[in-house]
Amino acid sequence: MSAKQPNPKPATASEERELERQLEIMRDGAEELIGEPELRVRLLESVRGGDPLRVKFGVDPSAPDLHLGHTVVLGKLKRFQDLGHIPIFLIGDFTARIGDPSGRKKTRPALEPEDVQRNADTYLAQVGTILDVDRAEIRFNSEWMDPMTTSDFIRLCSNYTVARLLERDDFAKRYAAQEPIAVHEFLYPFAQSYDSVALRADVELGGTDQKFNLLLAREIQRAYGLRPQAVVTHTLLVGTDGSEKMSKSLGNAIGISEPPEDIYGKAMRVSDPLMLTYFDILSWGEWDDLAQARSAVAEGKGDPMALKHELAFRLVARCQGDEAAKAAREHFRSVVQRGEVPEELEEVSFSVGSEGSLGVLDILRELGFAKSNSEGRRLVTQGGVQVDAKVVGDPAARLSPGTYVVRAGKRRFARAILRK
RNA sequence: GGAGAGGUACCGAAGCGGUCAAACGGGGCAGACUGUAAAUCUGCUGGCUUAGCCUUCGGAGGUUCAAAUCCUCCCCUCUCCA
Repeated sequence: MSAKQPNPKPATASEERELERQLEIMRDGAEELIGEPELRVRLLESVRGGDPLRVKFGVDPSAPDLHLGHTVVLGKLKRFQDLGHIPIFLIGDFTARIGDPSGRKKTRPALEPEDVQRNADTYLAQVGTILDVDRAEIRFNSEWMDPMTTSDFIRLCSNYTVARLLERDDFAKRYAAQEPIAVHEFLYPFAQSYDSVALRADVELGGTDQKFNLLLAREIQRAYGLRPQAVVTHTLLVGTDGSEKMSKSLGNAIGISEPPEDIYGKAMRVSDPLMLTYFDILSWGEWDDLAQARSAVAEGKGDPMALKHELAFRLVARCQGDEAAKAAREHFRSVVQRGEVPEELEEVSFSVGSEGSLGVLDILRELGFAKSNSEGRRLVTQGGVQVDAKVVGDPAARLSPGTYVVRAGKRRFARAILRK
């Protein structure tokens, strides 16, 4: 395949309309669309009955639980799929073993192959809730990276310079801050770029933190005589803390497989400004009916809580269906807003043993409400523990056989059944 | 290969022979206030059978009545020179 383009016939008016329609959707919610001229040429071919676009989205299977942050780009991939293009869901099993430094302040640990495989399986199961996996191309990059020889790889790396690598934002920052950068981290972008060569990607989607890698892929594709892919970057979703990017390891993520009440509750707990951001990034062009409510809240009018409820509801519904969303909403209203005890509680049975009673600290620990007795003691002393709606102030308190509703903090509940 | 700086609790960072379970900030947890929002305020934040005891300051040894603090070796990181 040559990088040279045949001189295409100009687009007719209807082709032009279709082109614009598709480009509009591709740009929607995106931070940047790079390589639009090439994309137009390629898209026109597709509109005229040629092959659909090959749209790549690569994930690192190091964190197996998908959260809303992942769904931003995944949602875009779905929209490409809806336009009739081919979504390529690339699982970076090879690259995961390298460890992507993107957006990281620290070197990322490499994973064991078994972990990678297990994570990939979990991943795919979750992706299915958003994307029609049966009509998508699912690939693993070990397919072409494993057979690659060292000299192949060195040749690949010869297409770029150290100075330009160091310009990359996260490397530059770490270098300036005198923090370590391991050599293998430099290799990651090359491996990722080669994926685009192997897959003959026409478009690659990613977060803004991926911009460097995505752009490098264009250069590498050219070096291998291919047309450079277009690049569509998306703003990273900020985590529930409102400052760091959403990430499971930072504990600020809303996972799409979490219990519906948790997704709903976490969504309700974000700040109002953050809610608006979530709304914009996660609407995928589907929530136009709420546009008015959204702008009212943005102007300080309107009802922020009502909008937040709506957002929470739709997020749960998107991941887990309407029934789950309804239940989650009811749960939130009753437990959180009215302070009622949840209808369904986790039940844990205990045996009181020879003493005929059990200490609260032991119960808290067993329920997972406290990691240690000291932590439990703190919780109790600070008035954070209730048994049957009564505050337990004494860490030495003991419960005799019976059934109790144990509450820790505002929203952790369990039913403890003490037996002789 | 040479010279210098450094590795402290979840993170950042002070401490540099006893008064150190280790200042301060962030994060986390709990409480108050709320819309379980945010913001704010208060308290807690190694473990245990908790007025006491046990284990922590890169690792292993050593000096000392006493070490995060001093010595030796090792491991790791950064900078400059080659």
